[in-house]
Amino acid sequence: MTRKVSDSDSVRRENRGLLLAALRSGGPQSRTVLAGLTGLSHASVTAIMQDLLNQRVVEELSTPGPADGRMRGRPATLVGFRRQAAYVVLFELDVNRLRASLVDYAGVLVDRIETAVTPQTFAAASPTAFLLEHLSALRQRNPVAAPLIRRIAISVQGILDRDGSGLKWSPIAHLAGSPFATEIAAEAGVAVAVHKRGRLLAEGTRWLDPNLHDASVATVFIGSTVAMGLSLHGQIMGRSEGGATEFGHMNHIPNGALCRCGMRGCIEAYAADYGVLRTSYSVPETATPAPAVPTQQYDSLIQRAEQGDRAATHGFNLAGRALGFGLSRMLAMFDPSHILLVGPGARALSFMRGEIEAALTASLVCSINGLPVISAHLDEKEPIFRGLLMKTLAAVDDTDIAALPSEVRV
Amino acid sequence: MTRKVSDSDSVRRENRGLLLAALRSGGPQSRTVLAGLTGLSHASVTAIMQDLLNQRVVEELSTPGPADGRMRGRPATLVGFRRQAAYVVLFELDVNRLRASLVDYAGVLVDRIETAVTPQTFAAASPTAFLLEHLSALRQRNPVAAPLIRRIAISVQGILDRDGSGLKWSPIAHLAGSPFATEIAAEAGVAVAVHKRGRLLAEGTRWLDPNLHDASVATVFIGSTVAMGLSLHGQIMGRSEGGATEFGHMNHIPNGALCRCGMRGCIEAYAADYGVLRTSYSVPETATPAPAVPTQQYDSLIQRAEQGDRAATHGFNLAGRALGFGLSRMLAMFDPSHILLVGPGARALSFMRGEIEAALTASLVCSINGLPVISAHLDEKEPIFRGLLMKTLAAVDDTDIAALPSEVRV
DNA sequence: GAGCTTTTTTCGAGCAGTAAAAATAATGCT
DNA sequence: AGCATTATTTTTACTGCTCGAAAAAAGCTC
Repeated sequence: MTRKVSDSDSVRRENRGLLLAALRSGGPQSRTVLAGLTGLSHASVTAIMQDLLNQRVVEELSTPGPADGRMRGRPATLVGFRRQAAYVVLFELDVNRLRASLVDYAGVLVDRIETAVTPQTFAAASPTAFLLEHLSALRQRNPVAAPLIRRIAISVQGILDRDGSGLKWSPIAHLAGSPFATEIAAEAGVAVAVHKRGRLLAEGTRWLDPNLHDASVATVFIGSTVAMGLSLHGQIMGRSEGGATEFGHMNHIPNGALCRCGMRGCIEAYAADYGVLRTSYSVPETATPAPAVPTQQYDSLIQRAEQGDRAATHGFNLAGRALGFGLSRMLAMFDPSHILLVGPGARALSFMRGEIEAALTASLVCSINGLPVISAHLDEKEPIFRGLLMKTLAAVDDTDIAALPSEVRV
Repeated sequence: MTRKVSDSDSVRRENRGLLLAALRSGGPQSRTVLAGLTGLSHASVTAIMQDLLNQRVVEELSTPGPADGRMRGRPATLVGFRRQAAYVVLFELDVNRLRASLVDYAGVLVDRIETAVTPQTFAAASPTAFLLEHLSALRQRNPVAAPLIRRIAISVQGILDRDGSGLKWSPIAHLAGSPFATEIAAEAGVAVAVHKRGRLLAEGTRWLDPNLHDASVATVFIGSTVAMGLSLHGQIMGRSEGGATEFGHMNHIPNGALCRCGMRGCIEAYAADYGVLRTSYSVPETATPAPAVPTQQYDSLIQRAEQGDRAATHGFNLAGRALGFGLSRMLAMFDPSHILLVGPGARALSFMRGEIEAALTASLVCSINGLPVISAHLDEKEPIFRGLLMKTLAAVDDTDIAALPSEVRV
């Protein structure tokens, strides 16, 4: 029985959340537009806005600019998020880089620190200490924002702890096992959320491409790892909804190629950069995977494929086959209408498409529902950041802001 | 924007639903107990109950029996569903059988008709006509209940139409393509829901075993087909949540054994009765699958395995391997804590367990989260019926009953 | 400044929920 | 029998939220 009793309090929270969400996705709006967008009555919008205004969460923006020719009637006053109402800190933790960003409540980047990460980084300093150091730096450089930081979110790769305190496994050396989320939360005094990179990709692409906003999309990252995020009818599949997708480490061929994770036959072992490289250079598939592939080397491999190099093409064909069967198996459980490839490997879609489609065609679900639309999106960094950002701001909206008690109205 | 505005009406619906759900899962209860169970105040429970009583949805049951020795204070009056408040008709449609049941609002079976189904059945009569015939029979035999039938639910195998009007594909001959749900709804004038058998299994086992009620369980049916239903934290994964699991037709081996669906390498082609039989008798795996396997023959194969027959054991080993890798691939996306095998094949778990566990052990997710608990539940019919029943009654509760307008209180 | 148009606010009604007091119905003791 | 005790159920008084309708506000045009 997870459902909870509903009362006037929950009604207020719900409707405030509705309004905040509309503001979040549509930018500053007039009250009338918001009423139409949310379905709330004008009276309610005014009342809620009055509260939000008093609580200094939103602010009235001066006239919206005269726009098109003559406009009659009372001009609308837009309301939008007050940028200084809250701040969030976002950590994007990667195999070779940490990017710490301070963002205001309107989603505008305020400050950012980037640091290189090496396999030794977390051997020398605990993940908690390393991240807290960056947090302090951001706080010191932005003393006004510092006390207003409401949430911290961390994007990682790997398998999350059940309780969200850290990672059970990660390709980033010495990161797994440390309950850094809990520790940072205790130290910083604010909520800390850990998100899988794959899932953020799904969230991010949803915000980037309006066509995909409410569609069912499987976003597949291909690069130094293989990961997937899923959204169905605009809803991101989270851990609790069953989208704990360790897609890259789904088995492709029993006892197949050796993967970085130590298992054999993972999709990643064929489709990640090191896998394609290994195949292309005819290195035995049981050879220990390269710990890191220089971007250059991977790019030049793609170039060679573009120039018709047989070995390179073959490597990507095998990658496509692994991806194709992985997707076909995924489609036995979910049925997204779109498959979106992102990351460095997305450039090589043309060499993989044939194998992917062949694998999908050989599945019952696709022979009945038809093939999903497969496309590539070359930018990879922005979707992750944007996903992390929107997810975190939405959490602030729903958890911190919507739950504020209402002011007594006179 | 799927969220809807919240108002006092939605509050009432929500809380009425809460109360009905408590009554549904806990049987007749006193108002005080219900208040504790739902978290509602006593006053609200009384008020809502007054409404439900007036609307003749529930009824007060005479004293609950003195029970244990001395009891002091005003005795509680139990309230429970009024059996005659509503009725539902449930169709369980199988490859070789149709079972039509009339059930009252308290979940008590009132009448039942069983009919054999052959591959010719739906060539001769349209699915719509065939089902409507049974509906009429039930109505005529139960004239009192007839006008009170609120919903019809149909359990099927196969791939559902996107809009729920029928099936896109089914192992039942000549069933796919007919929009029987829509047609029956139009003819009978009540809502008709079509459910996948696999998902009902998940729902049913949840109600059967209290331990599993709020756990995360993958229920796998093994018999003439292979199907799966998933529940995560007590929530059944439906089509919209991404649990459209065509697990039986997930690819196991590219270009592998021929499946009844026409594709190759499906899990079913190894793990369904015909698959095991084919392997055990060393029939080439490209041979056309037997259209139906007599229960006897399958049972005797299990018996032979129990007696140590090598060929039979081998057949089940291969089935276990297919299931194991299928489950390992599923686990890359969901992480249920329990795997429950049901159906005729569940008896053979001991011959498959080794291969299943071997396959799971070879996956990253299991090596980190540990193996899920794998067990078998031999009864198969009851979970499906129970799942169909509870799902349908819950739909009546939420859609028809909870939404009733409240009486004006004087 | 009057008239027009559109946006925003105000006001009273209605409804659902809670807390606390009152009513109810049995038991137990004198 | 009469009255205190105990526990359940109902009633009462009050709060908070949304909504519809009407009023007020704000700019533009003439």
